[in-house]
Amino acid sequence: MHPSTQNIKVAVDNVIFTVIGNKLFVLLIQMKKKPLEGVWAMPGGLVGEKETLDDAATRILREETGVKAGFLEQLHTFSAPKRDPFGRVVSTAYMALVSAEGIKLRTTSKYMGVDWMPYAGAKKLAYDHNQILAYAKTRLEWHLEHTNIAWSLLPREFTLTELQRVYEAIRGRKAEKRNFRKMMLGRDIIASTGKSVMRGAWRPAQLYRFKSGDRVAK
Amino acid sequence: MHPSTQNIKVAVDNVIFTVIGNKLFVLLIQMKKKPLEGVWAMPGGLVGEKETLDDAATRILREETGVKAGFLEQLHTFSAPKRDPFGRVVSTAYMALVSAEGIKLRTTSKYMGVDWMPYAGAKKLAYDHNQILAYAKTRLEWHLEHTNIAWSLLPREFTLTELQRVYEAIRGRKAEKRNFRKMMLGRDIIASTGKSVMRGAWRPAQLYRFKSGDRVAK
DNA sequence: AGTGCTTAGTGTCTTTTGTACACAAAGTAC
DNA sequence: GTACTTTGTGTACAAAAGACACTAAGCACT
Repeated sequence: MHPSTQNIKVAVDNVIFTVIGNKLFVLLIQMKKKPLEGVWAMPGGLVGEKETLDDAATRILREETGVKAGFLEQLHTFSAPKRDPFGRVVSTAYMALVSAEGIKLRTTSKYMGVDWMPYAGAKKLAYDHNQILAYAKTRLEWHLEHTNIAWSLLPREFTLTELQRVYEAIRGRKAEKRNFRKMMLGRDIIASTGKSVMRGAWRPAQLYRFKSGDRVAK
Repeated sequence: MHPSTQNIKVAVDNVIFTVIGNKLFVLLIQMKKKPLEGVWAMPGGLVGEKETLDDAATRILREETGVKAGFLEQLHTFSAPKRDPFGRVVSTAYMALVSAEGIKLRTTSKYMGVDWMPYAGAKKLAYDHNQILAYAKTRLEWHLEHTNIAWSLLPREFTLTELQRVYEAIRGRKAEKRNFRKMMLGRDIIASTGKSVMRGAWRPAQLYRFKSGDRVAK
């Protein structure tokens, strides 16, 4: 092996999740580049000379959504020699979680389109992006049960029912109301704000907030 | 950013763990290259043109130990622009677990030395290798509690006490014998072989084996 | 004012899991 | 056969997770 001859590009790909209503969504872009014209993929790009991978992921996220992620974490580096038909590219996948509220997607000329797609409907993505997406989902599920990342998918204040919807969207199954509340309160990571809010023509719900925006293992 | 001008090397670094006696050890090499002469580091190297990262990690492990890892997993990719004084190198860390039994370390001319070092004594490593090592230890602890990776640190058949030593070495604290046994048997991942073996001048112990060499989440 | 509707919010029992703790069993050495 | 060392087990308690039914608070409609 001759190090000086190594010619591998280094990229990052972002799996950007949000929850809208009762469903988990992922941000996809529709490609323009020729053999993959019209195909959907996760947004990504090459890493700059003086950027860390984290920097690059943050930059790409901002380019697509204009926001800073509530949560951004490196997942895994994918390296199959033929994963990219345009040449040897090793790509590090990141997972970003954002609150859908107040996000305006930016349609750039780089892509044919940018949109939120239901996680369950994201099939036939470009490159190895289906594999990356599946990996991200698994990690997301893990975090949900073991850390407090849910805060990054919600606005600063929320009702327990809204929080429950996030859990249900990601787990893909209904939760039992009383046990869910007991579990969340028992983890000691959320606190009541004292305020309550009307979400419809019925009994108002209390607003809660996460005690810390930092990730906490249980 | 001009993709064609990107000039980043891609490497892997291996954190190779084993347990000897009651202690966790990590395989380190002593460097020859000038400004880092004599400094200890984890073995690593550039990725070949047609290799995946997994391939490269497997190759490097074999070059140092001559064995295939019982367990090999990608950990994280480190990318600080100045992490390597010789130039921009992005490195993916891998963790390998091997059974110390029957391993002959290969002293190659590439290094001043190769040796097992107690985990607790591995200070002042080259590059960002202390950070990588700490990351690997955390992951190892997680696997110990949630999967059956301990199998890759032991010979095929072992006594429960030997298994307990592995857990104690990694956790860094003693375990309670009865609870440890109940926990291990309750996970349903080990089975008695029916054989028993003398480990000294006292009551013989039963030999167990892992039911599967595959990693199993609890 | 009263009835019906919808969601918010709580208490208790059961099962499972983890933890603490003490003694009998099976070998060897002398 | 006695002393020694390790193997090997049972039980009680505490904590966490899961199942389950009812009351409370608001609005809409009459």
